[in-house]
Amino acid sequence: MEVKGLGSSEIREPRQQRSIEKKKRIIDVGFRLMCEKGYHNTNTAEIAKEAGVSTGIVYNYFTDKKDIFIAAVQSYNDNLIAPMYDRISKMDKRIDLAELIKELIGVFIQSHYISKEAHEEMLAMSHSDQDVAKLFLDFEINTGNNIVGLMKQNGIITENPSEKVYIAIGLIENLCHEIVYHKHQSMDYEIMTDEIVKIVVGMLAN
Amino acid sequence: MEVKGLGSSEIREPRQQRSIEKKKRIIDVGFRLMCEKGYHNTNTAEIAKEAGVSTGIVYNYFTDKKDIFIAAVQSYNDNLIAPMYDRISKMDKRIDLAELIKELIGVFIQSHYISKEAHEEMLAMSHSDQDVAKLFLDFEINTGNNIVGLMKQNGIITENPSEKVYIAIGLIENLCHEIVYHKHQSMDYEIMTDEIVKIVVGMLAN
Amino acid sequence: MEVKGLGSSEIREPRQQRSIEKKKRIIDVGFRLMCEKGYHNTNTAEIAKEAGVSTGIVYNYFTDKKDIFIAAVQSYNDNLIAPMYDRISKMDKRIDLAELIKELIGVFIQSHYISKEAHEEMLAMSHSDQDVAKLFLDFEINTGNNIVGLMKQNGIITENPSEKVYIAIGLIENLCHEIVYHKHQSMDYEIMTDEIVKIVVGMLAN
Amino acid sequence: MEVKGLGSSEIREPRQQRSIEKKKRIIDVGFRLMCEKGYHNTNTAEIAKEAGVSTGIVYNYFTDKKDIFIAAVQSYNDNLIAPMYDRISKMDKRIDLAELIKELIGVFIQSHYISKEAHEEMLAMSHSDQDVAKLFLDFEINTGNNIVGLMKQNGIITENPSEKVYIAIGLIENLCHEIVYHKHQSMDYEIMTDEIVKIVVGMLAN
DNA sequence: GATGAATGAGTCTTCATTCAT
DNA sequence: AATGAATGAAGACTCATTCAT
Repeated sequence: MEVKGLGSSEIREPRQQRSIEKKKRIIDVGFRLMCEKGYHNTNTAEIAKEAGVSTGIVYNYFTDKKDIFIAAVQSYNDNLIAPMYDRISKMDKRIDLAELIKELIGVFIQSHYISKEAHEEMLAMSHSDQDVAKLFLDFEINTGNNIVGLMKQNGIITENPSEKVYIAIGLIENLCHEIVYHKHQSMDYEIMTDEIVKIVVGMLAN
Repeated sequence: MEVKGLGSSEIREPRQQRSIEKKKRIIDVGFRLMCEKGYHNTNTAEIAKEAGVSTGIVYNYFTDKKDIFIAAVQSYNDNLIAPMYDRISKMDKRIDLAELIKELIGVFIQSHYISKEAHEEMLAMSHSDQDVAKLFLDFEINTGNNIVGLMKQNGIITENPSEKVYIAIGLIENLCHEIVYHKHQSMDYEIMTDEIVKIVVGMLAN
Repeated sequence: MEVKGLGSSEIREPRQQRSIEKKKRIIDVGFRLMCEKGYHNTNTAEIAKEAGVSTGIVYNYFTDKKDIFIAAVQSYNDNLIAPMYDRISKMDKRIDLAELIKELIGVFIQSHYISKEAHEEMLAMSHSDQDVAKLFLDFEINTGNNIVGLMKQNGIITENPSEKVYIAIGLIENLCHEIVYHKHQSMDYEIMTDEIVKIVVGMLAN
Repeated sequence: MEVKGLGSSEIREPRQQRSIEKKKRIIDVGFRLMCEKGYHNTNTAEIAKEAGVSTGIVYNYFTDKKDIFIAAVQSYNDNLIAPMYDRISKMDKRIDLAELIKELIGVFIQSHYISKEAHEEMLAMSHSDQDVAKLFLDFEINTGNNIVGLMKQNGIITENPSEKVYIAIGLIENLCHEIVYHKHQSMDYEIMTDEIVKIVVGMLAN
């Protein structure tokens, strides 16, 4: 409808160290606030203020508020999930499966201290936003495929690996969430962990 | 959390049939819209309009927008989840466990066609709202306890029933969500279902 | 991209007297301010304030700021231009052509005390906005056609009436603007008027 | 109207060739963009970018955005209108008046391919800005005086030359605008041109 | 002179909530 | 009880202008 300048609202990828740090700060603060208070209860002015920048500069680095959220979740993925795979892939391969799963759970828990909330925000946002829905799905598929790949590399052969990995990830995520936030006071996490390890080992044995 | 006013804006519990239906309509429409588009993308004017009432009257029945959401989720629980337990409790007790689980999954799927989105919205909202967080937790605990109770009534005895039921519910919810929304194109749901039935049966056998 | 409610942002056509007056006040104030200071230097808060309404209510009656502008120009057309045709069509038909043109100029001047600025704002806005461009063009074509029609009714027959009317309107508009704003101090308006009457009469004689 | 700062932010008149070209580029780009999209839809970052300079340097040459606009219009006047007078003054004086007017129209059209939009932007801006209003008026008066002067030099003597030239310019401008943008599909430009030539010749004959 | 990152006031628009009728 | 017009605070985003480098 309106004739708008195309040059003005261009998003710059910062090249200089100062700018890169600034962008990173915006992402980190945005991620934290959105996890703490939810996407809709976090406003751009607040993000800017806590990141120590002006409201305007935010829009040099991001097209809009949603873009901060997406960048934050991706950054989370890059900085926490990806290294997680590294650690998994470096685990001693002679270890037995139960130990492997346990270590895996330990690793998941570490990266879950923040992720579950981001995860839940994404789920909620994907109801109303296709970009987030896509991001979320890609993220999930990717995680699954990576795990399946790692399993093959580690000589763990099983029928229907995709389905089983999907089930296992779901199990472990639920467990981690419960352990991290321990909302159900009466639950015994050691029992739950053992049970889940048993399930996963049993499932992968077929 | 909120101190309700005692003055003129007190919330009335409708006594007359017409009013009761009106309140119910608001809840139903609110629930549907919030599931479809998310809490924050649903506005009260829209709810009122689709429910066929004035915007003002909404605030005779509910203190605020959040209250509609909470009522809607509770109503969902009462109208869909609770009957689910009924149906579960009426299932033929001589049936073998695997069949029982399968039926259970079928029942869950039916009520999941709407619930998962409400569930996700609740999760997201619980980040920023303690009332919702409490509601959500109560809801979960309740479901777990009910299932444990039903199991006892059906003579299913197992160690650590709470933990196992929690795990089983998580498994089944994930499965239902996947089947209902089938976002992962490559997954074979029959395989997943069989696998999960096997897991739950195995787990409860101990 | 976002799922937005369709019910919420509906524009209501006010039915009650109070509302109709309110809408009219917004249009009038908006028109005046935009003429005085230009479209871009007039903000919606100011319009609302001067119209004695809240900023929010403006958006019950208008989709956006541009809509106020368009409504204002249309209202101007309805309230000033249209009655002008009335007066023209009621002019004594036995009058000679020169007198007719003179009266016409008089009538034009009366309605030009505001219109020229609106006209110029429209011209400027039509550079960047297609809706305004369309409105403006329709407005012009309409004026021309009406005048041609009135001429026929009054028995004024000439070759190429469209072109001549277009030329005549341009002449008269320029004259009116000059007379109303008399920016060129040295101009003698009586001479200009006589000259233009002579031109139009001469042109229509062929 | 504006009090220019005497401190560090003084506007420099560029002396070096490189700088002069840079300033010229800013003016040219600014003029083009403002004509295309309107003053308010053109931002300084865009002008700078298209001119191949930094946003900061713009403010070494111009006090503010409006200053670019004014410089651009003045430059337009100097570079297009002024040469137009040259060409007019070099036209063969033995030519008859009708031919002269026709050529004049041709020359006007050439410079109108851009100017009309600038003209309209100026008109609109003069509502809110006295500097522009003044510039615009001076520009008009100047054009009129120049034409009157040229007429005298060419031996064209008439009563009330100022008024007639003003009328003639208005006529020709309208015609040019119509021919250049030909928005009224049904108009026959040849007829319009002939009619206007006839009018001007007739008017100047007295 | 030159850069372009940074500022932050300003603007349009939305919407939960209230209140006169 | 019911209406729906009205409120006004809040928020995302823009952009002319400045300034450290």
